[in-house]
Amino acid sequence: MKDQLRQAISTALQQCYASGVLSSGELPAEIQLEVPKNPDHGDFATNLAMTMAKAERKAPRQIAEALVAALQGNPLCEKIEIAGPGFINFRLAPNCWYGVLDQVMQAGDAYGRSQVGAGTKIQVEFVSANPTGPLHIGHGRGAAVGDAVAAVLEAAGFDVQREYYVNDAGNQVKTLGLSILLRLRELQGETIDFPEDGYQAEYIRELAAKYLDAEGDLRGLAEEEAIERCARFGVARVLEWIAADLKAFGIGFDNWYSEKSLYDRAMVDMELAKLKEKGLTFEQEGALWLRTTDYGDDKDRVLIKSDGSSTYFASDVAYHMEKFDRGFDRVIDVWGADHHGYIPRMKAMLSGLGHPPEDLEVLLIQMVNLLRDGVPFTMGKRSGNFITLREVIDEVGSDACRYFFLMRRCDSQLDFDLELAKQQSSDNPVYYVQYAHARVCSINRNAAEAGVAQPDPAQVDCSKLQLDEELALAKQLARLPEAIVGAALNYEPHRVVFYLQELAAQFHSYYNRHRVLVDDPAATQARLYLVNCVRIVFANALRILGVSAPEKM
RNA sequence: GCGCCAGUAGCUCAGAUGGAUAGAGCAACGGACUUCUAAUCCGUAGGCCGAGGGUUCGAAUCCUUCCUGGCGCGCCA
Repeated sequence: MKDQLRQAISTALQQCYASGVLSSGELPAEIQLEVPKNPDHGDFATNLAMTMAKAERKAPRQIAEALVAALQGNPLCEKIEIAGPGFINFRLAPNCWYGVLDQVMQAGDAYGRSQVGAGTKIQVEFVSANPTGPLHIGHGRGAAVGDAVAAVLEAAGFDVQREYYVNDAGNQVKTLGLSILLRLRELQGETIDFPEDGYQAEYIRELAAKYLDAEGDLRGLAEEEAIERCARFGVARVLEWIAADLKAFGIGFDNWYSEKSLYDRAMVDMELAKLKEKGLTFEQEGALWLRTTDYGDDKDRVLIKSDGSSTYFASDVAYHMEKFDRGFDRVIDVWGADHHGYIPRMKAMLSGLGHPPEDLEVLLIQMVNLLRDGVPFTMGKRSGNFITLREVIDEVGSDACRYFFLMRRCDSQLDFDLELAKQQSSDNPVYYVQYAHARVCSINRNAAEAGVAQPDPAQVDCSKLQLDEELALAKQLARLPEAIVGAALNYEPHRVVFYLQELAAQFHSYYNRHRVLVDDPAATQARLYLVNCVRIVFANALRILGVSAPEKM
């Protein structure tokens, strides 16, 4: 709809040049069309006349008048007005909007999808929590956002892969192994001295007990071997928990990528060798450094420590280099905001290798402040005092939880009060949208019961839809594709949430004011047609957010 | 000290890449269920967009200097 109008304006512009009414001959880079806040200003407005004023050396209103004259008689437009400092306001003919309904009905589940991404290969890596304990609420936010970002990108025509990076190498895994081993010995009656930096939480005892059950005794093994076995066992079990929790949250990954496998395949050495070859590294005090300061980082960074072991950064560098080797055009990382200091060094690494730094986009998920009855919880894996994602899903429900996380832009902090979230379970915003969907389904059930058939798209008389609310609904339906594209290109899934809130508000208002099933059969058919288009849009947008669209509530 | 994010109604937040009179939800107040589900709707009230300066036809939005809150600044992960 918007594109058709844009095309018409462009043609009119060329006419003006041809006839000499306008002289600069410069076609503007882009014809901006926006939906005015005030409905009196029409369906679309453009500031074209104002942006052209300089090149034309004419007053904006003069330019606008020339354009409007050239557009007169266009069947798309019912009314064109010049307003304010030089805006051109367009009111489209109702017929245009009825066409949207046919598009929705015809496309069905696919309505809202577009090809803006043109098949660009893009990877979204998210959650990637260490496999040393269950997911907590902060991971939940990252999970909801990452999955929704992936979904809007898919809907916008990108070729998306969802990946979880498993940090199954390094010290934290050793610590896990040691923690389990010590608890295991404790279970066997030994008195142990549990280190401060071990994992204190209760699930470690659970893992120890499970180990004894499944694998038996460890006595007689060398300490290192025992720790290693416990670690491997623990990582495997914890990953099972994580996968199960994510499944309960409606999230699945295309790929689980093991950090350890990077080492097993000698990928870290290989990728570091490439960096050395390019002269991006240097040795100092027995360590190998990456010269990230050449590309905007504050300090150079250590890759291989003086004791010969590699840093977390080393495997991260190798991992990201390998992502591009795998053919992704663009790579998105979803991180907790506390890792933001890592961005410059990662981008520096890419620049050094000749990638534009924009090929890596890091989404920072701000902290979730967990409260219970307004009292903040301090979270920390080691202290063991934390609320798991699973607990929250069980208490609040997956739909409400995901919706809650997606309602805010991810770079602002989020207060999550468990008691409040539970209380809200009866008037949580998610139900507002879901209820609207359920209401359409209810209308359909009533129609079926009354023997009213679903409308045949070929025969519906949309001119029966003359109410302001009906046209407004059709206009809102027309905006779904651009809402999704906007969310995708900006990595801002919350835009889809706000789109849904608006559509739901319009629908509820319409529902309260007018009946769908009325005496006039033609009007009933047209309204059924309309509300079922609304239903399709609710379902499609909710699906993107990973929230269910119930038929009954 | 340096860097990143935020600061908009009493509270929680939008504000669609610089547009017209800054918007929702919750809370408050007043109304609407013999009618397709009241988890809904209609109405009232609520603002120095943290502060100052700048850029231009036009700024919550861009630049700059401050203020406040959060988070970072390891040969930790």
